[in-house]
This record gives sequence, structure tokens and C-alpha cells, in this order.
Amino acid sequence: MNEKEQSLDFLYKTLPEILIPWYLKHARDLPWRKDRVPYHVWLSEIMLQQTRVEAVKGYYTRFLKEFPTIADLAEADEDRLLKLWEGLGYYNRARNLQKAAKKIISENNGVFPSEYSEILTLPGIGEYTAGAIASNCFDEPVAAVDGNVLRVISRITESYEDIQKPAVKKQVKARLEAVYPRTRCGDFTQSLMELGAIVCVPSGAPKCGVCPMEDLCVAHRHGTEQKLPVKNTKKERKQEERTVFILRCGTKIAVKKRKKEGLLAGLWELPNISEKKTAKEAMEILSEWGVSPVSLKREAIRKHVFSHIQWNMTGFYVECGQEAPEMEWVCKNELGASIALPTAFRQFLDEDFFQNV
DNA sequence: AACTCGGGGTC
DNA sequence: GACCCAGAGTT
Repeated sequence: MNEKEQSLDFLYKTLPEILIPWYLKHARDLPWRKDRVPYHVWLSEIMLQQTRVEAVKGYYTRFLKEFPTIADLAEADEDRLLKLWEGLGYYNRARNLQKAAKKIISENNGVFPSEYSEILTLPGIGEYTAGAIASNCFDEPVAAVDGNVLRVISRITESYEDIQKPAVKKQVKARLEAVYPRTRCGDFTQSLMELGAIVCVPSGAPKCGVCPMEDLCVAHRHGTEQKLPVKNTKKERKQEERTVFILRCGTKIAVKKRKKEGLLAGLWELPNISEKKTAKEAMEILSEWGVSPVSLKREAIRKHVFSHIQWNMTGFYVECGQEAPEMEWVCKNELGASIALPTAFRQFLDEDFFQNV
């Protein structure tokens, strides 16, 4: 073992004794930390994938209130499920959640599996989430390596490896699992992520002055913590032009259900087509749809940014003479209560619009 | 290994 | 604007 590996070995071995006591003292009071019920921990971990804590809090509480048990989730109506997920994004998380719930009911007698390898087989659960559940709920010495952990480790060890490479994540996981404590496995898992969330933060300067690893962190000793972690280059977002119709017929608004696969799968949408159309072209399209006579009230330009696509939308607000057959015509109440309409479209339903509904 | 899949903070 | 977030599934 060379000098560099000895240093790494020492740093990793030190983590549990320093971070667990720090975590027990500084842990935030979060809704999903009130108990260690696998269903609760599982739900929170799914919601937290690529999603900030503050955004999740409200969704988590609402979701559990409506679906208190795995059986309730398994039996849930999909439209209702998606409505509860509306605005949270990555909607396949919700479908996979229910798929897994059904699997647990049918194949495991409703009992959440207690072993890392079994947990990993559930839809929507990858290595990170399986590790988080296994260590937190079943005290198994399994690491949960997320963006927080990779950032913390890359700084403590001053590693300039690209943390987006799977090999890097794999090695960090193995090294962590070599030093997992015999008890309090969940606290150790949480301590690494908590440090990343509230001290070794992702944006802005890390709060090294209050970090329990301050004296040991190699990046901090070298003043390089702001350069880490290293991530691969970004790819450009595809630009898509769309024309969106905000159609009213009396007090009803036209919506359509999206396809079962792909972007915003299974959610609702305002009628829309690809390409940017002029008002004249747009009115011609509407006559083909059978909503005539039409009266164009106003236009609006809106933009929506997804992870890999940007929609540049032209919206036409139109009063229609009849309800076209190929779509659903719903009232304002339904739009709020039962129709899961993504943010991209909800932008068009501004105050002016609702005053006239 | 590269893509797909949301939405909102933060700088 | 650009980046990032308690990632997973598909190709």
C-alpha cells in the first residue's frame, strides 16, 4: 500500500467516528425521519431522487395521508396517483412506486423485503435507494452513494475524478462499505448525506468553519474545495417549437390525456402541436378539429425548460362554439382537483384566464 | 456509456 | 442563463 492509499484508508476509517456523533447532534428534523418504517423511508427516498428536500416535504405528507399503507398505494387509481405527484417531476417514479407496491403485495405478502439484494429488484429502486433503505431500516452495512456523498468524499479526499463516471461511484461505495460500523449503519448513511446537504453544500461556498472534517479534509487544507467535485461537460438542450391551444367553450376548458410512454407520460395536456404557427394557421387547424366558430382572444409566448429539452410555446386563447370530440372538456374545479396538468401547460392558466372562466 | 426523464433553487 | 439536486431505466 503506497502513501496515497494509506492516506485514503485513514480518511475513510475516520468517517464513522466523526460523522455519526456529529449527525446525532445536528440532524435536521424531517418528516421522514420520525420513524424507520420501510414504506415511509422508501417513499421519501423515491421523492428525493434529483429533488430538493424543501420541494418534497409537502408532497410526502400529502401522499402518506392519502395512501397510509403499501396496500393503499397498490390499489390506488393511477390518475389520482399522478395528481398527487403533479409538479414534482420524473413521473415514472410514481408509476414504479406503484408497480413495486403491487409486487410487494402479490409476491411478498405485503411485507417490504429486508435484504439489500431483494430491495434492489423492486422497480424504481437502484443501488442508492436500496442502500438507503437497507441501512436505515434494517441496519445493514450498505452504502448509499448519492450526489451529496460523492461531493463530500471528493472534497475530503481531494479527488479530481469525474464523479459522474459509474466506476467512481462504485469505488466510493466499496470503500465506504469497508468501513461501515457494526451498528448505527443508517445513521452513518444519513450522516454522509447530511454533511453534504447542510455543510459541504452543492452551491455556494461550503461551510468549512462548522465542518467536523475541517482539519482532515484534504481539499480544505489545500484550499481547493470550491474546485470540487469534478463533473463531466454539459450537453446542449434541444429546442422545440410548439403551438398550444387554450380552448374555452362556455365554462369548460379543453384538455387531452398524454401517451403512456415518454415525456410527461400519462399526464394531461392542453391541446398542442409541434411547430410554431401563425394565428391564421392556428385558426385553420381549429376548424379542422371541429370547434368552430372560433374567436381568438389573445396570444402568449411561454417557455418551459426540461432536463434535456426546451419548449418555446406560442399559446392561443380561443373561445369555441362547440366542444370538439377528440378531447375532454372540463371545468375549473376539475382542473384543480383531479387533472394532473404539468407546469409547462399550467403557465398559460394565469389570472386573466381564470377571471374569464 | 449515452440518453431519457421535471421542476425549481441558487448563484 | 447555467448549474444542481437524497437517481433509475432504457438503449
